[in-house]
Amino acid sequence: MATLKEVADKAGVTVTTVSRMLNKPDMVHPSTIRRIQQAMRDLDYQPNEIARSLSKKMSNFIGLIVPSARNAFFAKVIESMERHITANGYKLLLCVSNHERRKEIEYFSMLRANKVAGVIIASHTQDITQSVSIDAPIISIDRIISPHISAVCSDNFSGGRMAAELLISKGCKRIAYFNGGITLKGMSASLRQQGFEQALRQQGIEPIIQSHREDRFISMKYQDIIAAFLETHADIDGAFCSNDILAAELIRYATKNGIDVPGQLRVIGYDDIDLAELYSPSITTIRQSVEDISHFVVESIVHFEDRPMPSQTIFPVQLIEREST
Amino acid sequence: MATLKEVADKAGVTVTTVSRMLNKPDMVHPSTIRRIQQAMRDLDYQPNEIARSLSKKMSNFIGLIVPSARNAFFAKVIESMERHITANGYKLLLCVSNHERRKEIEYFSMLRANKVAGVIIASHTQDITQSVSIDAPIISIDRIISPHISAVCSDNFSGGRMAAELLISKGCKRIAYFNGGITLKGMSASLRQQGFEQALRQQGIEPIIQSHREDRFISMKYQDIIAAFLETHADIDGAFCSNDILAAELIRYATKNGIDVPGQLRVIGYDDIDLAELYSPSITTIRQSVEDISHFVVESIVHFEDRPMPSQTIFPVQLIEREST
DNA sequence: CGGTTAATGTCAACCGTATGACATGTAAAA
DNA sequence: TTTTACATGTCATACGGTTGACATTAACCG
Repeated sequence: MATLKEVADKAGVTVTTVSRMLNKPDMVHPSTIRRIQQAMRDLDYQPNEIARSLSKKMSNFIGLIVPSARNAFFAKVIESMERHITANGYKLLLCVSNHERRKEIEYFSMLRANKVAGVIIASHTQDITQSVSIDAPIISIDRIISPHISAVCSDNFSGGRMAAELLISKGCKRIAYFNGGITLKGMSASLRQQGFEQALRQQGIEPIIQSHREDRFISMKYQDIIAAFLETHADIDGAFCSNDILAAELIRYATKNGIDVPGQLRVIGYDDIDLAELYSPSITTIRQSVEDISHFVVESIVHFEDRPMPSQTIFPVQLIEREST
Repeated sequence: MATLKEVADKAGVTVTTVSRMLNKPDMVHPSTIRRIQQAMRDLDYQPNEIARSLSKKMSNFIGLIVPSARNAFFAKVIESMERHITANGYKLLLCVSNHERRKEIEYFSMLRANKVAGVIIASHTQDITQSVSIDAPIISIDRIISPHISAVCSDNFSGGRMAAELLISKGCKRIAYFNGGITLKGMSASLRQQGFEQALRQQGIEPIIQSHREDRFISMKYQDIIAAFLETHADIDGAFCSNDILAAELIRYATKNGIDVPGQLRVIGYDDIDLAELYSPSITTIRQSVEDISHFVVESIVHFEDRPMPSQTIFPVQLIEREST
């Protein structure tokens, strides 16, 4: 690969001028710029980003740590983040933690060693800054992991309320909440539950809470868990699930066991992953605006130097009504 | 951040020794190694990967270009690749091309500028090397894009045959093939179709082929396309879909229109994404061993210098029988 | 015509690590 | 005691690009 120096020689200028053109184009005469660009084309020159990063003490990478890439919600997050990261001239370093704290810490340290411009974390770990410090902005999404780390979430509390209100308005009386996993403090799902419970109680309905110890998002045992719960609560007529996959599992169980959805049981999911629309019956759900969140998060990192970063930012959610209610 | 030099000073050795310890530990005395390690701990030292990469003219990044991150099959690919890449001490640079040739070329050029150790591409573009050259191994997965680029695929031809044979063995007589998108030369899906057609014809059954011009994997118009097709082919009793999502859409349509699956219509998908098991009825499908492919591809890149790379490698597929047949 | 300004050159240091060549010192083996 | 091997130091250069300080040149203005 050609280097800056070769380009400079070919264009009859010095490396300083070429470098200036790349970094402060205003300082260079238009005709010189053209000459240099021609030389670059001739030599098929491309700046070595590694060398640039070293010199600037900062790379163009943005690290994204997610618990899973297969889970449809995070897949959506990844795709959306990638788009915004690329649109801003940065590159995505993807890290899949599989919910393991050890891995998250390793990833953090790796990202530091690579001088990333920022880290986006959708994480399990309560406060990772206790383990690894990093000289770049860190933003957590989907949950609040520490008072020192900016968090960007969607309005889970309202999401829970909206679900409750819809079920009530449809005439449900015995309403359950299905928890997709272990409830962690600060985790978005727990706010969903709180909003949901509050709205029900305001209408004099006592929520029936299902929860279990499974901490993976996709589990082969969902059917068993659902079966066990419905055995003791056969009479529920409404269910709010903390994510769409759980909702799909519930509908699947219901269909198999001759329970009509939505006739006998109305089901609401959360996230609005592609599956929700594709399922049969299609699933009513609360959509998190992953797109808005991604846009905001990436912009925040890119303009970190210029703008202050709010410690918490909340985006609205939207009820998407489909066949399952 | 501390530098090599500071560590060396603290440990009472020179940078050369420290660098040697990091790269050729055999040359350094165990007790010296301990002293240096202690100094590193004291200073919270971490090698600057950027500087390393510059010096070595090669980074630890592996680029993965996929058309989509949301699509469940590619989500599976991403997760699997990430695991193997990380396990080998490399880092994943994720690129989502959205099927756009222009983007693929940009990504390629970006990866080159970042001196990646290798590129894995699940791509649309027929032969990207015509546009961008790169001094690193390139491997295409899921399809053959050029005679000059190693390809790693699963045995799509057999997959198609297996689907055909299952439908025949279940007694289907009027069997259709649903194509998820435009058929591109060399694309894995076209081999699936060929295997499928061949197996049917060998049994004296003429396949009914559905295909359309949609080139996105997830489209809102699948229902319309299916409806149009079934209008003129209402009598089919077996269907092989080129991917699981299409199979889900077909089942959804059938369910909505009172066609019993598998009673009146048996459906087979392809890929075995999570959805296949979750759907109701669960979907019989051909599983591609994404795990094996990922493992092989990443190992090939990591050991590129040592081993020759086969121009084509094919992994077996597996029939997963579920409720939809 | 002197003064100002814009465009570029010159020079050099720096980012943090790798590495080759060669010298030195030390301890074990002959 | 001499030889040999090993461990480390010393020195210097390279990787490719950035940047600040300052000098030079030519063109423009009043």
